[in-house]
Amino acid sequence: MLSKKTQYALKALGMLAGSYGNGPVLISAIAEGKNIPIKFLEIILLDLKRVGILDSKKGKGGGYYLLQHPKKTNLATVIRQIGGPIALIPCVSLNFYEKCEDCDEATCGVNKVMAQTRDATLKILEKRTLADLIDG
Amino acid sequence: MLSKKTQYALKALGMLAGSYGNGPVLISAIAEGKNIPIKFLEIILLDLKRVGILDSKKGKGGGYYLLQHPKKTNLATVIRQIGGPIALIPCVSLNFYEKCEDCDEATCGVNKVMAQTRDATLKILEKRTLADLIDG
DNA sequence: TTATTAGTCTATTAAATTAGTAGAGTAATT
DNA sequence: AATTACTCTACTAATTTAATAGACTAATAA
Repeated sequence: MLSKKTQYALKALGMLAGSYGNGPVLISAIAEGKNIPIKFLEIILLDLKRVGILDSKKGKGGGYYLLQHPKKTNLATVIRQIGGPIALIPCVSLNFYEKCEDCDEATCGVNKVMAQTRDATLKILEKRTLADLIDG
Repeated sequence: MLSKKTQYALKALGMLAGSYGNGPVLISAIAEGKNIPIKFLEIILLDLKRVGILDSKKGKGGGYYLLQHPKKTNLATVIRQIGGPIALIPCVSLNFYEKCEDCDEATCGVNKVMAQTRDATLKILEKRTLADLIDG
């Protein structure tokens, strides 16, 4: 399961993808539109800005906006940067790998199956982009 | 990520699959063989017994064993019964569905992508069985 | 029938993670 | 100068996770 934080991030990005090109969107507009607690959303949007997906403008007419065209950012990247590993176990993670203390990874059956699962998941998440999050 | 509990369950089942047909295996043998805290493992094996995957014998010559041939139990079932949902968000889960309060599921972009991801994951996990967990 | 083996059950706990809140501060615009 | 709106630090409550302790029960064999 994705954390609530990651789910909110995806919903917020879907909204920003939908209004890409129309200037900044208010935090409050996203919070209301997507039913996200506003103070929690602030943290999430700051994170998304820090990792280079969003940028923001202060003052009147301010808000958040996508730094790149929605199709340029894939969902695997977003999930990893906000929510962490996509793999189901650490010893099979490409970006958050941790050595398995309990087994020999070369022969471990669990490892093998989980690597296959990771590949199947990534095949989807690496192809889908923020543009796919737009409602409609 | 799967919980440690689910990971331990899969490892234990892999060992039991490997010795299927050779009679019961001691909890302590599984704990040592797979590096699992024994008291935690007891809880896990009891759970697996309750859901009908394992059975056990008490007393000398006792232990745990698979109730069915390893190929009869697929991994999606195990993960769901021990670890919960496989889907990344509740509104897309087949077995642990929860209505999304924040959107119209029919038009939600996040929902659509997550359903695709779930399908890709299930395609693997429903085909793989306990037999695939055997080390080698 | 007693000793031994080995699974069962109840309860508790420590640590980590998650989800959310409060409030003061800073920057941009008009 | 006033207003708007993002930024930052700090905190807290709730939940989940990962165990641990110890008493109990059932089966087997000498």
